[in-house]
Amino acid sequence: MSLPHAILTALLEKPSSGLELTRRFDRSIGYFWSATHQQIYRELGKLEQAGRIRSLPSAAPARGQKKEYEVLAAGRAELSDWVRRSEEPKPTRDALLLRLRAAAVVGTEGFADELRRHLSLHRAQLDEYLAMEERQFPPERDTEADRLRHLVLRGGIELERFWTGWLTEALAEFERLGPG
Amino acid sequence: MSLPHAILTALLEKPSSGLELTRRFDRSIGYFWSATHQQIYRELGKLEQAGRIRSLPSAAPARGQKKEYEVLAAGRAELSDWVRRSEEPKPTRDALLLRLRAAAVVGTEGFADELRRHLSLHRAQLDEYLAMEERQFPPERDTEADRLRHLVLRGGIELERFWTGWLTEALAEFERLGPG
DNA sequence: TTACTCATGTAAGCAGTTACATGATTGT
DNA sequence: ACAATCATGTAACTGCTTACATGAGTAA
Repeated sequence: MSLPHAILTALLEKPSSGLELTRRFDRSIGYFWSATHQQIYRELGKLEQAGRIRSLPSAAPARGQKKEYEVLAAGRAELSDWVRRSEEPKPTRDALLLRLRAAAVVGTEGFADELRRHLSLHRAQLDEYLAMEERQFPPERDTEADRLRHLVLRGGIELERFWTGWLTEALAEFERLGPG
Repeated sequence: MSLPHAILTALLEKPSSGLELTRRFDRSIGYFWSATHQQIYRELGKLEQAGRIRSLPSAAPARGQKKEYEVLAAGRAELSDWVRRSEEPKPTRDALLLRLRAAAVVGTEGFADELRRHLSLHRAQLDEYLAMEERQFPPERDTEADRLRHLVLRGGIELERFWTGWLTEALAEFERLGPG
């Protein structure tokens, strides 16, 4: 049940409409919890019905008209609870590692290309995170909230470093196995 | 669509019944693609109907009776295709990073305990992987398939190292922020 | 005969994905 | 007038989770 909480977090950072949220998910929150606009609109409806957010009075209720939402006290309380609740980490589900294991059984022909492709995607993501780090966290920004958000970004950075490192190692192994 | 392919891989490694598969998922394949017995039985039914696997002739069709499956040529071909197909990596969805970002907004009280708990879970998983590495990949086992399966396990190991490293860093940051 | 474990399933519901629909606003 | 873009939705479907049901074999 993370999506509603991701939305509450985003709305607390800045009240927004559904489309604005969708865009912010595409380039910020979504790096850790992606969502499409369909999911977001559906969830905004549920959150409003549950009394956790409300649409700003200025907003027209018509279709095609922008509708801005803000978080109510009940929404903040719910988010605060969620952060404190203890939750089990979800078991890993990674298709690439699974496919490599399958390749060990049915053969690796053509798989090196896929590894190269993933490597370049992860390198690009890593570069993007590093650029974000420079822009968003210059040394003078150092409030408690800044340090925490920086920590989250460093999580993303180190995760991409893991992928680029492992993929590089995997490609080296493939070259040792011979051209295929 | 990874679960059917995970099952095909497991069945190629060794023909099994549903419950045996469930157990192997719990301690091997499931480290990269977890599944419950309900999922597995449902998927076995679909794979059999699609002509990708068959239950061994010896097996009684009665409820409560063990039923063993093996992969047919069509199943191997499908798995082989899947390994070669190019697939986009799924966007990351990590609840802990998301919760830390929420904590930056609503306050971190009580969150350090959760970080410590996750750290100890990841340390335990790392130890388990390292023990598996010693057992399953002694220097003399060095066929192509061994090297590939070892590479998969090293992926798991390095992923757990990322988590333990980042969580340690996060806890250090929390202590700098002051006791809470 | 009761309880426990092995083994296979059914059913309901939730979360996420994909495809499509509809209205409002702006530029040419 | 039309096309493009902004903006909000609906519907159908797939995959995963949770809770429960049922039968067979075995040991006290």
